[in-house]
Amino acid sequence: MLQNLRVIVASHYAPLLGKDVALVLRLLESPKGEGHGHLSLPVFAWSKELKKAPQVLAQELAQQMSANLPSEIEAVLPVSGFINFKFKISYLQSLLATAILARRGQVGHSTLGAGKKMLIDFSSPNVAKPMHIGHLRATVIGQAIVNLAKTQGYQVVGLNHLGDWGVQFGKLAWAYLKWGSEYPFNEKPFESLYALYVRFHDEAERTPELENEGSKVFKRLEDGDPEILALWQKFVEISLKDYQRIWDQLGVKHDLVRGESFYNSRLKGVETELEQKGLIEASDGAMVVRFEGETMPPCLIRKSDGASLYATRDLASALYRMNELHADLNLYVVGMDQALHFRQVFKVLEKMGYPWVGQCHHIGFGMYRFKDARISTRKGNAIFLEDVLAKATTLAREVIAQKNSSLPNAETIARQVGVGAIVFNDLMNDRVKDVDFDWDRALDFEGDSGPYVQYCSVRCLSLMRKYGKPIPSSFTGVLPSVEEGELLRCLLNYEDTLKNSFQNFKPHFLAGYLLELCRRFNQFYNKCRILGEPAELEQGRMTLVQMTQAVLTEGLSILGVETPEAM
RNA sequence: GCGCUCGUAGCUCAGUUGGAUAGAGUACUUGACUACGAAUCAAGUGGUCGGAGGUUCAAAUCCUUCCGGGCGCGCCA
Repeated sequence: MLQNLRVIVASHYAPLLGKDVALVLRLLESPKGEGHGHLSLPVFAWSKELKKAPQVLAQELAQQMSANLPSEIEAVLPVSGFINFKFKISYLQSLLATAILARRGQVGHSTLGAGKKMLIDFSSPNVAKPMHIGHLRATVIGQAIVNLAKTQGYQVVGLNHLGDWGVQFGKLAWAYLKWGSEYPFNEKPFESLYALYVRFHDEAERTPELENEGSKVFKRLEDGDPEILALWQKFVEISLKDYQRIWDQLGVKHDLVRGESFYNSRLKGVETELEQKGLIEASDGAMVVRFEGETMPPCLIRKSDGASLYATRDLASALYRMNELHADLNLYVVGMDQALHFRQVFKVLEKMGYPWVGQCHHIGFGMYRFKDARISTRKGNAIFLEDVLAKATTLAREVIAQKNSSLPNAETIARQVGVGAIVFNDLMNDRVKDVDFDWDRALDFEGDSGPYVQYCSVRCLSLMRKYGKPIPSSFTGVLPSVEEGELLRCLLNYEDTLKNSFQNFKPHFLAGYLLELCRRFNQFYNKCRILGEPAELEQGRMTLVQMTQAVLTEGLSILGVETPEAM
């Protein structure tokens, strides 16, 4: 969309400016304020070269340009050091019609990642522990990046790096053998599993010897004891089934489960390779990789008792993803508290001589902060993700009862609105920052929020129903008001937004864009009458409505938020 | 102590890679439903972009240095 405009300006005027087309293309930007046209070219750099005042230079250039306008451009205007290009409304209309109405389902998509494969590790909970509020970010950010990557043409493989290995399984198995019969594993398998987990840690606080028992049973698991192995498989299945219930609500589906246990057979190979490359050395009985000239502590590869560690496993996972799955891009959506770990792992891979390490990225996100004490899954005082979603749905149900009591499918819509509010609230902020978790704000359905965007889409759909006729796929008419012009200009930015949002791995670019689009639309809607206007104007405005609706649905769906038909 | 990261309106946050007069939401004050859906819109109040230097035509944005918050720093993941 906007790129089409850039190409027109750059290819038409680069010769006149005596500059490369590519350079002009890069300099052209979307003006921030209103009334500055559709594209803007700053001339400050050239004004310095030529030793001319920017205003004067812009004036001169704009004059020359005006003498030779391409057919799509209406005017070229100098404004204090910028040259602003205003395109003809008829051209913009036909451009948007082909870019939006003719591309439903893939508006703004690009082929940036065509032929490339992206792997992304996200959500990844730990077996037997319910997902809590902290998993919301890892899940929702990950899924949004999955969807963004698809809009750029990537083949995407969503990986579930399930926490399915470690001493805790010994503890869990021990607890199950001892107390398992007291819990309703048939009716409530996951609740029972979690109850065992909490109970073990409770009891272990009083009688620390239990820790040893857990370790012993874990050793049996590692040695392949069939009884324990069967239990382990059972725990994994129970957990995955429970997680999928929540993922379904959030629109999440992994393509591949590759839990920690998957890498067990590959750990030895990693160590051997590090040895062969002379990177590993002994230190206090453990094996480490040191970083000369780096302000980073050494990376621990093997414990003094011979066991492997977190870093070993992630080295194995990176090798697997890049060398065996042949990823072109390898992402880890994991909290910022693990930034050092990933810096170390990537540095080790670099020292191992793998050139693809630059394609591995830690997509970190800030932590939730709470006014009261820290949450702990062990203590059982965590805020569970399931409860958050249920609470939001309940509130949405109440709001619907109050505002629109005759709404059909109220239950489905309550879920869409409630969950949408939670998801959008998370995604609209920059992921790198810590966020204060505030129930009131997360559950606010007014102002900047998911329901605000959903409501805007519902309004569009309602208009389309009332209009009753097929809306033309191309449109004409002048669209006289400022609000229409600004809405149209906003629509032009969708394609760039998708691309930037993906390239920075920042879904909040898209969320912020959707909020702006809604604001523009609502301003237009409140200012301009649509239905009942003279046919040409009515059609023109309805086309605008339809395009807005298309972008809103597709944009929300990329963020993992559903758009109701009514609400 | 060292490293990473954040600091923008009373509060919660945007500011798309250095551009035009720093924007939203919320809260507060006020106005708009015999109206295409008021989960909306309009108007007002609210700012030394943590402080100080620097880089340049141009800095909330880049560099340096302080101050303050968060996280991390060898056998957990």
